[in-house]
Amino acid sequence: MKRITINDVAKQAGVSKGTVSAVINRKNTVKNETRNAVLAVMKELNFRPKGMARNLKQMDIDKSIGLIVKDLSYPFYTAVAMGVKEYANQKGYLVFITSSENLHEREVKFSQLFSSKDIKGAIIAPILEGTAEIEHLFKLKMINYPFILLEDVKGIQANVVSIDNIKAMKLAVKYLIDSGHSHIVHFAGPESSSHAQERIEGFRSAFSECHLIFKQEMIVPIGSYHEIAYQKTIEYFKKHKREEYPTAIVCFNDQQALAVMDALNELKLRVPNDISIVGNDDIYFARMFPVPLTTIQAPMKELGMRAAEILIRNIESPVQLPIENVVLEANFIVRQSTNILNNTDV
Amino acid sequence: MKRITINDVAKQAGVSKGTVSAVINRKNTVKNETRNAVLAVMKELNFRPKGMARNLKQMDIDKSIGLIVKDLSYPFYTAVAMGVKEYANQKGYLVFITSSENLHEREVKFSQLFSSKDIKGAIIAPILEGTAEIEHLFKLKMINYPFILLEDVKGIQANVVSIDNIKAMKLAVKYLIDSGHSHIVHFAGPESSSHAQERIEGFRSAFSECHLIFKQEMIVPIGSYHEIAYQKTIEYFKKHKREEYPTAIVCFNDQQALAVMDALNELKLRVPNDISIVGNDDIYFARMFPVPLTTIQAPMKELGMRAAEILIRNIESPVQLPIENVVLEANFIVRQSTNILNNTDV
DNA sequence: TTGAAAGCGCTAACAG
DNA sequence: CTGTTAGCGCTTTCAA
Repeated sequence: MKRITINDVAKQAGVSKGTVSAVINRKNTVKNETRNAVLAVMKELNFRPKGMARNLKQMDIDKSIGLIVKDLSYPFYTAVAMGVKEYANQKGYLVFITSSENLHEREVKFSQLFSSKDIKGAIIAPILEGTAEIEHLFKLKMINYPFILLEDVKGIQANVVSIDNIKAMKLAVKYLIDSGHSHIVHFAGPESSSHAQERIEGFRSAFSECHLIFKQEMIVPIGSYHEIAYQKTIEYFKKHKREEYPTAIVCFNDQQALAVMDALNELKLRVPNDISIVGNDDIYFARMFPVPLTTIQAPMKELGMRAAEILIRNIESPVQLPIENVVLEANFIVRQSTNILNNTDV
Repeated sequence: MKRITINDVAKQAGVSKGTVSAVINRKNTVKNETRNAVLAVMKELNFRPKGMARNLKQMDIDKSIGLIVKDLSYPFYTAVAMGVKEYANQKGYLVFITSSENLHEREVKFSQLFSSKDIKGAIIAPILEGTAEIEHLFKLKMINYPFILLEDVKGIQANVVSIDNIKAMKLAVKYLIDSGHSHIVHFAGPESSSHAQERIEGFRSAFSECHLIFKQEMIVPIGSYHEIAYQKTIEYFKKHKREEYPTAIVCFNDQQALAVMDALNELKLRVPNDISIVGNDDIYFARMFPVPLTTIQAPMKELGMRAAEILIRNIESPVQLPIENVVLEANFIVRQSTNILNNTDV
């Protein structure tokens, strides 16, 4: 079944397509009678003029950018999106937000759609599953499509704005050690996430700089989805004897931390009295958790703003700009989910 | 400064535009040498092929819909977006999410962009400021662009999927009255929001069905932004004498409720002992507020799904479909922010 | 392996 | 007021 075009309407209405066009564009050069006749045919045929064809003529009218996050329901990305929007809007750009749902295939589709719809550039939180498939990024590069990554992707030279997760984790672990904790574990995020990898690395490297020694079993992968993280936390504690319990858990992110705290509550373990919890990101609601969460504050909004800033600069530049790689630093926020075990070092 | 086109590249590279096109589309019919030469020129000229022109030829390849919410940082809309996405993805549609930031002008721009970028249809949470400007909606109708509204807009016949806010408010007020509250006020939302209007109407009409009488001063407009709502709550209580304090406040939404609770805390008024609080929406974090919030649960996800369902049905229908108007109902969720003052009626 | 030419569906002059 | 015509910037045959 072929698409209805302006020609079909013109023919059916017994006018030329120029006239139909005039009606569509609300020119006041059309006799009322004619207009109504055309309108009637348009409706009858359910004619939907093709936007691409309408805009082929006029030079770029719109200023817009796109954002691809991994999971819109996670407040971290909402905050990043706010930053992107704030900067972009101020520069007169509209932003389209999309979510890949952690599906690489969807990221690919969106990146294609962005360019095919003449959205001027993209900010992408890339999925890195297995051997990073980055062909779509190369395609973008080939057509000089401006884009910024929110995580470093190996194998491609591109603009990256990210957060120094390694350093941030070190900060957290150091704080716990200084507070007298000696049995600390890390509940890690999904393996496919480079954030997760960096946090593991940061956790591990914190040990190389102190008297405690790192063991592989300190890394417990439980993901970040509430249900799963909750279950795995329960399992973890059921599997261990009381005396093996850690005194502190550093979580992959705040969302996971909430699931962990829910599980601990179920297990009748008190936070922070029995176990201290540290989150990651400092989402808006972290301070309102049942026990306000000690966490690592990621500059989410700034992340978005910087990405938008670089992107727009690239979009507006007639020549290729050098690649930029900015790394933002996180802060450590102490609230009530962590306990100080001794006062000797603090 | 004019746009670089494929012709510029062809000329500069000394080939025909057909060849350049083959390079762009990664055909393997191009000699390596030629390809590299073209690629070099593309990069040198910073050539960005126009997506609209590329797609003019091929019939609609993509299936996509757009969503315009008012404020993406408000979890209500995030939840709606999740519903839209879930349904749309399952049907093979990608969704573009945008936020008007409560600016009518931005809603207009997005609606235009959607159609001009051949995004197949839109779900719109309309801004209704002053005399509803709905010309943009008429434009959409004229070109038979499928769209669904998330609030009823007077003056236009369109598909609407909404929540029965009036009924929901009645539920809440009735519950409070039955719990022995007799001095109840409503902290209202922004006047421009039809949600706000409906909630006021629901609040008022609850009184017509009981022994208490409604007074205009029971409606206190404080908006929904945290800072402002917080301030206005403080002001409200400073302006009144202790014995004039309400025993219960029904809030415009959960976000506002949180601000109100923060303010009450600052004022050393305890929830629910001194004052009961009822929210609206039941956002994900409502159960994790310092005092878990009693609230009216809006079927946010379902709202999104139903809207997406109707939209896609309209998109895919070759003929005009009759207009639909679906109204979803809310549930009342009792948590710990409300107090029962007597037990006579409950 | 490349170039030439014919559109894609619409808009925008310009005649009439 | 309406029809005709020439593109918009690309892709896609089809010859060469």
